[in-house]
Amino acid sequence: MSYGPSSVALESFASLFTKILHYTQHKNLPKGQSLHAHLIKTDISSSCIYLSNSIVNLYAKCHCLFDAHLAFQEIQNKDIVSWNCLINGYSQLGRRDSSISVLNLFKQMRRENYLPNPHTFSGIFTAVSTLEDAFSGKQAHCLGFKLGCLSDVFVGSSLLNMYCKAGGHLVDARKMFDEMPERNSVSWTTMISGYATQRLVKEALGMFRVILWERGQDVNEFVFTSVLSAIALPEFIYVGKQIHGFSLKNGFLWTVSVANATVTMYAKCGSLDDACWAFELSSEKNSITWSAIITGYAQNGDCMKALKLFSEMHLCGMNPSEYTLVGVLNACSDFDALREGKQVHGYLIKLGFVPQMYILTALVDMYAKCGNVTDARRGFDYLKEPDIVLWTSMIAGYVNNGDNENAMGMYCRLLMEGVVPNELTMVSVLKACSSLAALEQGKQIHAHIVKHGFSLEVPIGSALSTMYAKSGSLHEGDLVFRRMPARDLVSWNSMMSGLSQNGRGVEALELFEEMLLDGTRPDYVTFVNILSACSHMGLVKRGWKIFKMMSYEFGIEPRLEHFACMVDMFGRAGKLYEAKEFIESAANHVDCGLCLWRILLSACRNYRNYELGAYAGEKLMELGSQESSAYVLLSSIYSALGRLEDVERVRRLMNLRGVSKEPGCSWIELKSQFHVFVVGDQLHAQIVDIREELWRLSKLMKDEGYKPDFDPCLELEGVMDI
DNA sequence: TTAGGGTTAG
Repeated sequence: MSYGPSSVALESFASLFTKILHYTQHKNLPKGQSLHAHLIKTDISSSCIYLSNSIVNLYAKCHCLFDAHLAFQEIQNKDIVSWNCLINGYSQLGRRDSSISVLNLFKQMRRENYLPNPHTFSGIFTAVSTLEDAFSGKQAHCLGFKLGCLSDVFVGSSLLNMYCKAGGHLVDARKMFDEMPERNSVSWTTMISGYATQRLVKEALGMFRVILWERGQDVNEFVFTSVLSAIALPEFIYVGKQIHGFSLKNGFLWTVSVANATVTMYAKCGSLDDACWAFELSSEKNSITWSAIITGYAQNGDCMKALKLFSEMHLCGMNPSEYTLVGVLNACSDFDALREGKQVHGYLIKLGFVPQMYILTALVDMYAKCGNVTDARRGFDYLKEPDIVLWTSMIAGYVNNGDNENAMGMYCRLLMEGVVPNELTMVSVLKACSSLAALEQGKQIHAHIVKHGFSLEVPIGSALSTMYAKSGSLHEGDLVFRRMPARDLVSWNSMMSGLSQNGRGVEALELFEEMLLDGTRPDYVTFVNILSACSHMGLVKRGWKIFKMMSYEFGIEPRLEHFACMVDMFGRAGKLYEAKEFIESAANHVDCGLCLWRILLSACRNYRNYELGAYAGEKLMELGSQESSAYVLLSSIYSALGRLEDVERVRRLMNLRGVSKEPGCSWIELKSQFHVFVVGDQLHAQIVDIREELWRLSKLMKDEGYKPDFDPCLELEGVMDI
């Protein structure tokens, strides 16, 4: 073998190699560059393929793929190592674009008839894992098999990782793992984290136990971090504590990655005290440690604490990573903290973070959840090819801000652009359909759910049965509900609410009993539903019993909604004085007079109890009601009682307080067009035809014996409309 | 005496 110009001594080569290796290992780019310059000047490297490859490797390890590529192209007599240095340089970046480059380089290499070896395949499988491209993965797998490269433990582990990441291939992956001729700690960790991503906790724990008791030599910090992420669920907190103790005893907790995984595990288990404790005790905090605790508080609903920790982090002189900022943005979203959210947005720009997909998703989410849909949309429009998570955030943003039409429009656009919706997309559009009572569109979404193979598990099943129930299709709603493999509290609640709202109170109550037998613990929403069912069915005794049971048996303090249901229940049953007493006793619990007296006032109108109605109305006046209907009703009641001075007084009060009556309005959607009507409407293009039809229908009703209710109070209310 | 795999934060 030639070592180049004879003037260069053999030991000089040795020293050059040592230097390059050292700079590569320590990612010392400036020193590496000057060495490269020296090599070019003396023309040493062109004669030695080892040196040229090492230069490519140096740039690749320093993440300078552009320079690595240039150095690669300069090599006249490339060998497989030259290709591998470049391919692995790209694959180690772990990005989509770089992984695509890996596959292109691989194709080019094959065209130029270079034979891949195990080093090549580990890079290829890693790139395919990043791309989650099962097709290319299988092709490469076949080639690797043909060339006999799969028995290598590096190739085996990267192939295992590829099948784990592709998802849904865990059984194949496990088979592959069991059949591997050689396994080491990396193969074990890959399998454990494969189970972790699929939330197969028991399987992950099983592997952890084996490695712990049978293969102690393979236990390292990677094993701990992956098993900790696998068990990060509230029901496994005791296992988490054992592993925490074990890692402490064996000295792994002092590794920053294990400490971080421990903080995250406790936070995801919902045990913030333990997370905080692990955070405080961690000897070496990096931005991941801070992100873990900040995100933990944000996800557990203590957004104030999350924001406070962020400023503490700042005071400690620790620079946030983009992940920290995403965690803080999430805290702002749930805390409705638009001002702080905007500050973080500014921070992201200031620190020069490239607006990647997940950062934009967090921003869109924050703006939408803080009610600023316009800015959320600007964030969405920033990227040319938003991923499904970003689409879903935007759609959910519209739904949560009540703009269901735009949500549906976005969903149609998504389908037209060929994007495949995910579970959460379907849940959001189903919510939009529920709010619009758009049964036809809801059925189409149901068809998409079947087409895309989503199961009826929570949350899709729940959203679907709610959509049917709220659109009045209780039979279909019930069918979906019964076919769900498991129901959570929300699914029970929504089905109950559907039944209750559609006049099927008895069935709602039966469902409540069934839910208790099923072992599901009711929440305050459950009680709103069943109290409302009692109210509509006139079941006063039952309602009272349930209202008391709520706090005695379930420890749920009554809220405004529950008090309102009770007053409505008494009111509908004509028990007006009981309602009055109830309101007066409830006044000790919550400040809800405005709402409760208003309900009683309507009930008094319905039962023509004008004296009590006047009493309730005066209470509303005292409380400074801003609802026009309260003033209108009270003045009508005074009219009916002949107390004209009071009529005048109430009207004056209404003017004085600037309360104005909004005209009644209704709308209907026909053939994708909305027809809106307001009181005394003359503007609709077909108003003449509409009036004729109304007249025909009124006549038909009268002919069939319908007698309109001439309540003086109702009549006067009509007079006030003009 | 050049090249490869796995973990934690979203």
